[in-house]
Amino acid sequence: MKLQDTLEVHVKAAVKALFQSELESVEFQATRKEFAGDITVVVFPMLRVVKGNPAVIGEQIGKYLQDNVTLVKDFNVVKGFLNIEIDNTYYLDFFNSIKDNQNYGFIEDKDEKAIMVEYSSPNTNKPLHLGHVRNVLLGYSVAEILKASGKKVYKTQIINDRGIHICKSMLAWQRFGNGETPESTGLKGDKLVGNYYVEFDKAYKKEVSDLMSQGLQDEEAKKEVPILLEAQEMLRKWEAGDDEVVALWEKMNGWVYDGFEETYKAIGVDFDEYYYESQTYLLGKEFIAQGLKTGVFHKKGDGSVWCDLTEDGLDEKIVLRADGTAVYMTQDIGTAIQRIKDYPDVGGMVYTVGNEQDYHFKVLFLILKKLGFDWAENLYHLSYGMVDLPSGKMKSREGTVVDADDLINEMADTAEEISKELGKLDEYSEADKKALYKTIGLGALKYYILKVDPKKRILFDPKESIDFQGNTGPFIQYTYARIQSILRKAGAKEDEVRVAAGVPLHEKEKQLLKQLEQFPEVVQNAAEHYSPALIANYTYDLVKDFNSFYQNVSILGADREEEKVFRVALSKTVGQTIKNAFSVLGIDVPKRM
RNA sequence: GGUCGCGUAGCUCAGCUGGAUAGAGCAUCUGCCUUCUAAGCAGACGGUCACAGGUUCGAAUCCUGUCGCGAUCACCA
Repeated sequence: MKLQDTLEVHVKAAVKALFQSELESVEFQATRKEFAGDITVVVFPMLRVVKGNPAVIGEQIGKYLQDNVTLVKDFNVVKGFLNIEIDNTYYLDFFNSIKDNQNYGFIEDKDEKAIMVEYSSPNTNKPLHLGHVRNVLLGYSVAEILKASGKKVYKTQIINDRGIHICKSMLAWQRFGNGETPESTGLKGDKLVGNYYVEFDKAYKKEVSDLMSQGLQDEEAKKEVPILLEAQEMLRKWEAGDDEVVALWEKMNGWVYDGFEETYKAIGVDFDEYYYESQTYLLGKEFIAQGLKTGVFHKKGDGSVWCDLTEDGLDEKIVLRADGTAVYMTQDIGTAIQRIKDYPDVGGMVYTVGNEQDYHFKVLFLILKKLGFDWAENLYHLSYGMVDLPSGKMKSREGTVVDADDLINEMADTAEEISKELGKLDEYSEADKKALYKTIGLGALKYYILKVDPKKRILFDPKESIDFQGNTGPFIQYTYARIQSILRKAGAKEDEVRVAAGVPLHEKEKQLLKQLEQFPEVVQNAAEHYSPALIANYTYDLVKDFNSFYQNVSILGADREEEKVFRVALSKTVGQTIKNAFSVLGIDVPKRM
C-alpha cells in the first residue's frame, strides 16, 4: 500500500478521534526541501469540516499521529501545513520490496479490451521527414506506455497509397526516367520515388509558366496544364483497374515500403498491422446508408448526405458526395469499423495525427458515437503541434524539409564528434563505437522530441542541432552507463544480499527512494494523459537525484559493508528504473559510454 | 469573422487533480578531475507566469474579457 493511502486512513482516524468529524479526503504533497519532513498534509481543506485555527489543528493531528502511528517519527507545523517525518524502516522496507523486481512500475495483468494505436500514416510519394519523426516517436511511445499500464495494444498505420500524388511520381518516372530502380541507382526506394515527385513538380511549374506566357491567367493555366491532366487520367485508369497502371503502382509503392521499413528500423519502431487506403477508401458507405435509416444523417436535394452537428456546437458535415462517392470522413468511419471487425478485442483507438486535424477527429468521434458504437467512447486523438524550422514551415516542394534518414545520421555524427572531443571510448572497436554513436544520437533526438508536451509546436534548429548536456537523452544514458560501471566493479554478489533494517539513511538516499516510489504512479498518469513527456521529465528528475547522490556519497567506498551493499543495490534499482522508463520512450540505454 | 490550441528567466522547456519563497537545462560567472566514468557535481546571476478583471483562506493552474502567435472553418486527403 502506498504511503499516502496508509497515512490517509490514519489522518481520517485522527480527525474523527479529535474532532468527531468525517473527512472525505486528505490532501498530501511532497514536503518542500527547506522544511523538515517527508510528506505534508494540507490542513486548509479540512476547515470546511473542522472549525478552528489551521496551525492548531495541524499541531493536534500531528501529535495524535506521532503517538498512535509507528510510521510517523516526528512532525512540525508551518502555517496550515503539517510536515510529517516518516520512519526510515518504511523506506527500507519499500526498497526491499522492489529492488529485485525488474518490471517495477509496469503492470503485468492485461485488460481484456485492447487499444489500437495508429501512427506514422505516410503518403507513398515522398520519404519520411521530421514531422513524421515526431508522429512516429509519439505514437510508438504512447503505445508502449499503454502496454506498461496493463493494456493490450495493437500498433497500426494507414498508408495513403493511392491518389493523385503517387500518380504524379509514376508519371514522372515513366516520362523522365530511364527505367531506374532502387537497385540500379543504389537509392532507397522512397527517395527514388520522392525524386520523381519533385521532377513532376518542376515540369508542372514550367508548363504553367509556358501557358501563362501564352496569355492564360494563373488560375486557368493551373487547371489546364497537360502534365497534370495526364496524371489525373492515370488516376482514373488506376481506379478502373488498368493492368499496366496498377502494375507500375504496385512496383513503385513496393519500393517505397522497403524504404520506409528501413527508416522505421533505424528509428526503432514497429507495427503489428498495416492498413492501406487503396483497400479502405471504398469502405463506410454501407454505414452511411444505415445512419440514414436511423436519422443520424440526412440527404439533401442533390443527393449528398450530411450529418447535422449544430446541436453539439459544430457545423454540418458532408459524409457522402452527391454522386455517391466517399469523402475523407466516409473512409475514416469505414476504417474504424473495419478495425473493430478485424480485432474484436479492441475497445478503443488512439489516432496520432497532427493538430491541423483536430476538427476532423472531433467530428469523426462524434459521428461514431451517434452511430451507436460502444467503443466510440474510447477514442482519442493524440494531437501534436507542428515541427517548425527557423526558416518557417517545412515544405516538401520547396526542399525545406528535414529528411528523417539524414537527421538520424547527422545525430550519430554529432555524437561521434562530441565523444571524440571528450576522448571517450578510445579503447573500443570501431563497430562498437558506431553502434554507440547511433544509440546516443538517436537517444538525443528522441528525448528532445518526447520531453515536450505534444500539444506544443517545436522549433527545430538543425544548425544548433540538439544538446547532449543537461536535460537530454545522452545525460540520462550517461548516468545509466555509470551505474553499470559501478555494478561491474562491485561484482554480482552484492545485490543478492538483503538490505538490513538498521542501515542509516543518508539524505540523498532517501531522496532517491522517494523518487523511485513515484514511478508506478507516473506510468499510470502518462497512460491516462497519453503523455511521454511525463515519463521523460520524471526520468530526468530521478537521474538528477542519482547524480547528486553519486557525486556526494561514496558508493563502493562506504564506511560499513552493509552500507555499501545498500548503495550498490540502490544504484542498481535506479538503473533498472531508468531502463524501464526509457524503454517506454523507445530509447536504448548503453552499458557504457 | 466563428471554433480550437499556445503565450512561464536572454534561449529551450517542466510545473499532475488550485497550496508554502514559481523549477530545470543552455548561455554568463565562481569553485570541484590522484578516490566508483567531469556528457558530471556544488553554487551565483536571471521572473510583473502576455495583460486586465473575477472565483477563495490561497491562482502560473479554474472562469470572463483583451492582445499576440498558430491551426482550422472544401462535395482535398
